[in-house]
Amino acid sequence: MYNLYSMSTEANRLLKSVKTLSTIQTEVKNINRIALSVDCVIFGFDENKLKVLLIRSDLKKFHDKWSLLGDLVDPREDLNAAAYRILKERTGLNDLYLEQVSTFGEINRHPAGRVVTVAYCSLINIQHHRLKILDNELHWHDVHDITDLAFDHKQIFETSYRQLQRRVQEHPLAFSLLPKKFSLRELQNVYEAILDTKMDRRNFRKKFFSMDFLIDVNEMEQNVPHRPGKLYKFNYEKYEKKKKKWVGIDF
Amino acid sequence: MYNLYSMSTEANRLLKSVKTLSTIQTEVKNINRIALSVDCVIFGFDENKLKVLLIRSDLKKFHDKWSLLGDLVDPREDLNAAAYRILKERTGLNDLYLEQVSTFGEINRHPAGRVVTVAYCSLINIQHHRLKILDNELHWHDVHDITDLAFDHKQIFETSYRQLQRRVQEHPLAFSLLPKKFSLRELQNVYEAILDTKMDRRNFRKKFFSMDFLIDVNEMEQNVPHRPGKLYKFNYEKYEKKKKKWVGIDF
DNA sequence: AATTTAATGTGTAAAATAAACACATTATTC
DNA sequence: GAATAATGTGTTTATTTTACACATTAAATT
Repeated sequence: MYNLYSMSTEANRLLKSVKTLSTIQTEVKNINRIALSVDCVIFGFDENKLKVLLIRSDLKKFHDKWSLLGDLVDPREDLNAAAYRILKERTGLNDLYLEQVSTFGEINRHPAGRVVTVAYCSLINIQHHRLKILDNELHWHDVHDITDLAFDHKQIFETSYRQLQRRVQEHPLAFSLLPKKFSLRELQNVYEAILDTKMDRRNFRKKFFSMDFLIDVNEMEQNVPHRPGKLYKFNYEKYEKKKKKWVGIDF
Repeated sequence: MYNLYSMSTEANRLLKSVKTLSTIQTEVKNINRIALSVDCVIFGFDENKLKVLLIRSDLKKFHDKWSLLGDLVDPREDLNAAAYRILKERTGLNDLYLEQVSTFGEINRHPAGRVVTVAYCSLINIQHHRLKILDNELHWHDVHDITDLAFDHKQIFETSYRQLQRRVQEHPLAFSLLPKKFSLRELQNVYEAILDTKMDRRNFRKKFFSMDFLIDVNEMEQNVPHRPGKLYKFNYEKYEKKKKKWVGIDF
């Protein structure tokens, strides 16, 4: 296949001409198959910090390193379905939304052979979800403390984190981390944790009120050790209608 | 594998415990392999129109439909390398930059069996590149005239087109479509074609001059059938230094 | 050669958005 | 009851975006 480079254009063209379905089926079945995996980058928000869920590598060789939640895709399942299955098998989590990030396919990225992996990511409130698989193999790591992960998982993590920071500015992801009724301080904490920055409280309020997606529920925070703030809920219906109008939170 | 769902958490955990490298090697080699392909979405700019390069499907069953430039990935090559190889084999193009878009892995997306495909895209000036494989199997289609493509290629095309429109607003892709020295009208034509919109000439100029990446070369257009415009070149060095300062072209 | 044509080149005003910044208010804690 | 530490509010300035009109230049036409 590689030698086609040196063949004449004409010969090349002929070789590339119409194939029957069965020709391709043969190629697909016998020749060019590759192991495909999914790696899930699950971001968690807890105590105003952004964390990422890692598992001790299940590969003996890397057992002292942390890795993303991954496994091989079964040829009989959709790629997206595989991501949800793998996440559930590894963590018990089954009620979250996974989004594809990117695919990593360097030839030597995995020691067990050729494995191309598709990264997926998600963002949850750690307190709202239970890890049904509880052991010390799973751990939430602060996103600032990610040093060396197994395989190329550091690179996958970084790509995913950048994508998360971008997406949180373009979509109302933040509200899924909060209770239905939340204070503006809580909302700001979410943005500050994910974007890893501090924002001006007054301008933050102004921005969100001007978007006009917050509903004042006429309630106050309870049991907070300071003056309680007003509670709001996010108007999903209004957002759905005006979706196009969402502007990035460019703090 | 699917039945693990119903197994006890404990049993599940044990099954998922540390594996030796050879265990995984067996899985990788024998069980779960899938055909992986690359599909290239090559956008071309010509006569102030945005086009996309399609090839008549090489699958007999779809021979009356157009398709993206794709082929199977060889297990012995990097995924990115496969994209460049496939593009070259199909078109002769070898001097362009490919960027990964997304991966499509629905189980029945390909009639020949399970094929997961990774989409790549690029953007070139059609006049600056020669298709070395010249036959009527390859054709530049106006991006507005894409109706039904083979397989799920319409979906792949649309995802790629959206990504292109986003990227052209965040990176100086446009200049690779122009000669080294270009007029502001030519630059505006590029943005209007890719973003499929009309812009105000005066505000467009203001925006680009304020970015301060254009160098006045003190020359004028030649052989244009109207008042010639001044020529500029893009200051790549300055851009590289101030990369962070590039602001989206939010017309 | 004069006129017409179809572009380029320039500037200003208004509107919208973002950034910086200070003080009164409220509930808790001591 | 005083101190504390948060919330709630508004103004000013700067920046960015949008809308919009007229003079200028060279080619094309007469």
